[in-house]
Amino acid sequence: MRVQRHLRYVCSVTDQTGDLLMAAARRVRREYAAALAEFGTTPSQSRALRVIAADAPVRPSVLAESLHIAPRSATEVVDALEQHGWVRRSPDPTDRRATTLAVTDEGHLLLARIGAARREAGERVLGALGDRDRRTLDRILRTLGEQQ
Amino acid sequence: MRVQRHLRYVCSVTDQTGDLLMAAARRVRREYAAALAEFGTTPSQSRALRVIAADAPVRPSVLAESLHIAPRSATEVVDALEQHGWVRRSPDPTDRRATTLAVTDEGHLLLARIGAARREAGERVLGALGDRDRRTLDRILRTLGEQQ
DNA sequence: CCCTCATGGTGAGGCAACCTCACCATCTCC
DNA sequence: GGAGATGGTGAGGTTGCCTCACCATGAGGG
Repeated sequence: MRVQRHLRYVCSVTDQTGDLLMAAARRVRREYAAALAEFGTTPSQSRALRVIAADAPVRPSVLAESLHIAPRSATEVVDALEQHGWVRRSPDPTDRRATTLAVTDEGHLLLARIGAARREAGERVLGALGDRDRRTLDRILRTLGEQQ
Repeated sequence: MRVQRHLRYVCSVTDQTGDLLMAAARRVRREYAAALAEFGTTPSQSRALRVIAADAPVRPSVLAESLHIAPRSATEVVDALEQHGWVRRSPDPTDRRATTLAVTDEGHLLLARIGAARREAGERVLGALGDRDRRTLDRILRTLGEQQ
């Protein structure tokens, strides 16, 4: 016990930081998912919608790559988004095998709401932090994100 | 475009921090899950195992509460852990309806490996950070974790 | 020019990790 | 000594992924 605590103290920093990171993120995700449920959507769908909006017109296979999921799984997400009327499939004029995806007007509307919800979720969790810490956290996470 | 960038700059901090947090955590989780797969286990199981080890002897219902899952789902995780020989179910001597859970010797061995894997996963993701940033991140996340 | 092989999307079917609902055994308490 | 709460689990459903197989189409070589 003694030893363990001592060790933890000595190499404290990297020991649990990953855990803490996951715990904090889990709370954001929980808040976020709850907000999305009120719009009748899910984290998975909203991620896809964001990517499609950012890259449109985009093919399902490329979407899959961006989301780090199998191409077959992208089909499913797109199915759901299309059924809700948030995304439209169109034939690719340059390749008759392919489909291109674009966000509909309703989809853009949803995206705006989702964005607000996401910001609010972050706000609720990060609200306890002082202004300075918040800024620092943002900067550090950004560095982390940059290195691939 | 111009406007968007400007806005982002002005209220930059809380806007995306939640996202960044989730993104960083996702990477840790990915690494961690890959390591766990080599031990023949999963994040879900390893979480449960950790809770059981920390609170043993513990009842499935209490485990469920700790993991924020339904009692019925705890039964499943425990089933899996017991099948692998990492956890043992024993009748609760004080209540013949109840069961108590404890980690076996093999379970403790796995826990040690899992702990190492978790630390390494964190290390790989956080490795890019300087010592000072790493310390700061740890501190901030800890504050975040404390406020419930 | 046509034949082979690669590629884009999707049907079929599977799996993990959750869920609710229903049920039985047991406990508690009046 | 019932009535109702509680602990665990069977049955069956949902979500978000997966692989494998398949078809239509494209692209390059002989």
